[in-house]
Order: sequence, then structure tokens, then C-alpha cells
Amino acid sequence: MRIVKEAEIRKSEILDTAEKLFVRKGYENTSTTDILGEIGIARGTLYYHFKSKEDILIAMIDRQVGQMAAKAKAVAENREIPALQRLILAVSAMKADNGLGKELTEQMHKPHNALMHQKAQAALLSEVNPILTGILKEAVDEGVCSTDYPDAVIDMIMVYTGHTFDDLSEIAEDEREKKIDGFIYNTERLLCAAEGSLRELILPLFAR
Amino acid sequence: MRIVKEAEIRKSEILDTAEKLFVRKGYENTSTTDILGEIGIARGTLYYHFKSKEDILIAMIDRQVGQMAAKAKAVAENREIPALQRLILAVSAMKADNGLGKELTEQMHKPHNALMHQKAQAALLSEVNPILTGILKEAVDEGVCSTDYPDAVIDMIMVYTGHTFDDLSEIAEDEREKKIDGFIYNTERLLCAAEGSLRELILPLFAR
DNA sequence: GACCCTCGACCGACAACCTGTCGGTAACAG
DNA sequence: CTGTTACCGACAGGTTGTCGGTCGAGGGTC
Repeated sequence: MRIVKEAEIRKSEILDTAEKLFVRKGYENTSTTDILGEIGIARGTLYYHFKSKEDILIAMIDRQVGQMAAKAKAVAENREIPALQRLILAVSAMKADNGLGKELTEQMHKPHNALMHQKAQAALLSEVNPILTGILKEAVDEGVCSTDYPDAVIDMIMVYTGHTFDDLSEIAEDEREKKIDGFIYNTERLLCAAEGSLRELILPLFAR
Repeated sequence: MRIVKEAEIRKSEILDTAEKLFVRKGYENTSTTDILGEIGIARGTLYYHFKSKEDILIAMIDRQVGQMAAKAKAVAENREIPALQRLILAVSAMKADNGLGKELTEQMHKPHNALMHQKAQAALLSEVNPILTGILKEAVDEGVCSTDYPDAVIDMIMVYTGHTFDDLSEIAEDEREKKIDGFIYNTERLLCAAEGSLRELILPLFAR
């Protein structure tokens, strides 16, 4: 009844299980007891490895975001691809990574998981923003678009999409399309790109 | 020991107290018992008037947002003022309303109150966005700026400011200024206004 | 090999909360 | 006198985090 494992292994076992449950039932609705039951360990064990339930959440998010950032970075470094296109690729690489992504981001936006969403958003911002900003700067250098504040542009776009498009479910199809059109239009404006010039590039990101 | 009041009076008494405590300690860290103690009523009384703790939060936010929307609306209808200027006035009217606003918005951004922030943001969006969009449309008609998607522009700006500038504390002064500069620049881009043309108008909103 | 000891991983009872329910009570209106 | 509205407080059920104690693998020592 007492199975001893190396700390790192136990830790990721706990994270795996927590992730699964958080995705399925949401953060608030998952009790530490649920996690214990699923793994078959005792209360004390969990609190030996993590100092609180929130600590688990943070670790889980860091893991996810770290993976996403890594994928984005890999794409970012491939200088063969035109910068603007690479920017889009980096974003879609992150979406793809997210194996459980679909359900996770869906959960995220349920009001219950506000904390989870907020923490994920913050982590994503601080990890990924610099990477995307780097690519955008290259795009500006290439002369395909222009802005004096690439960092602020990425910020604005990330915050907006994180808030608006994660819960693509729920809303009506035509509503969604209108939002996407507006978003593309605004993005073109922010980058001083000709109207319609980014449409084909951006649209695939919203395919489903 | 048993003081009977009319339902509406009790309700707003509860909301007042809850608001005070939520602002001071945050939503998660305020227990219903705290509220009871502060007012001097029994558990059952609170749950006679509200069906849950979250219900109290929602009612409190609706009250706040309702007041803010009303102020904004009042300003919006004053056609004497140029639309673009009116837009700014409407925004600053909302900030002013918020008597406890400073502390409230500060609390909002502490990770603990993610739920509160999220709900407030959503309510604000749906109430205030149409009002501001209306003003922006007038501005476009006046010819002082242009956009095909006024609604999306307001959306983007509200989401971004709600996320980024509420927690103006915490970050360094120069960091803050850079963010503001970027924001103004981006706003000008979104509205197709000449660079620098909105600066004097927008800047006062960030005064402190 | 036999002994001991340390220390990391683990256990589970328990304290200290928390929210929401429910049967019952007081007062007022009609 | 009766129905309704506002109120009470004990209590059920659930939550997180703590803490003293256990177990055993591995390292020294003889």
C-alpha cells in the first residue's frame, strides 16, 4: 500500500492527474481529494510535493506554457520563412502542441476557472510575447508591415485573442465571423498593412 | 436582537457590506460569515436574500456597472461635444463614478480575485461597449477618424485596457509610460488618426 | 555480513475553516 | 386569525492544509 517513487516522477504524476481533472471538471470543482483518489496516494504525500492546491495549478500551467513557448521558439528561429508567415506559424504551433488544448481552453473560459485562465494568460504573455515580438520586428525590417511599438502590438493582440477567441464555442456562427473579420481588420490597421492583405494568412488560425 | 427591514433595504445593506469587504480583502478571502458579522445578521437571513455567495458578487457588480453605464450614457447623449472628445469624457466619467474605484480595481487584479475581475469585465463589456461604439460611430461620421468595425475597435481597446491598465500599480514608472505610449499609438492606428493626434486627448485618462 | 542511523517519501487523523439548508419563530397586513 | 415576509441558528457536508509518526533504501562502521 506504500509505493515509493522518485520525487520528480511523483510530481509529474500528480501534475498529469491534476491536469486531467482540471480539464475535465475545472479547477474550482476539482478537490485535492479527487486527485488523491485518482492516483491512490495519501493527503500528506500531495502536500509533501506541493505546498498548496494553487501551487499545483501554477506548476501545471508553467509546464504547458513552457512547452508552448518552446514550440514557438523553434518556429521563430527558422529564418527561411518570411517573418509574417512565421508569426502565424508560431501561433498555430502553440495551438497544436496543446494536445488537450481544445478542452483545456474551453474549460478556461468557464467562469469557474477564472483563476486558471488568468494565470495561464499571464504566463503565456510573459513567455511568448518576447518571441512573437522578435518575429514581428523582423517583419518590420523586411518592410512588409510597420509599427513603432511591435511589443505593444503583440501585447494587444494576445490579450484580445486570449480574452475573446478562446471561448469560440457558445457564440453564434455569424457573430463569430463578424468578430473574426473585425479582428483581422484591426490587425491590419495595427500593422499598417493593406486592407485584406493579411486575411488569407490569419484566417486558417480560426479554422475548426 | 431581531431587526426586520424591508427586503430591498436589507439587500442593499448586504451589498454595501459585501462590496466593502470584497474591496478590502478580496472576494475569495471574504467569507459569508465575515459579512454576517459585519452587519449583525444571521446566516439564514443572508441566504434568504441571496441564493449564494456568487450571487452577491454578481449583484454587486451589476450595481456598479449599471451606475457606470448610466454615467457614460449621460455623457454620450450630449451632442454638443465633438464625438471623439465625448468618447474620452464618457470613459473618464465611469472612472470617476467608481468612488471606491481605485481600491476596487486594484483588488480586482490581484490573482485572488480573478473571478471578480472576470465577471466585472464581462458585465462592463456588454453594458458599456454599445454606448462607446455609438459615440465612435458619430466620430467616424464627423470624419475625424475612420474604421469599418467600430464595435471591434471598442472591444479591443476595452479588453486591452481592462487587462493591462487596471493594475497600473506594481509596474515601474518608465514601464508604464512605455505601455501608455504604445497604447496611444495603437489606438491612433486603429482609428486611422494621424500619429500624435490623439495624445493630448487620451493622456489625461492615465493621470494620477 | 550484521549493526545502526539518517533522511527522503509517504501516511492518515485531525483541526479549522467554509458554504448552503432547513425547520422553526416573530411580526405585520389584511 | 391567518398568511406571508423577514429572520434565526444549528447542522450537514465538504474543503484545504498540518503534523506527528512510519517505512525502507542506502551509507557508514565494525
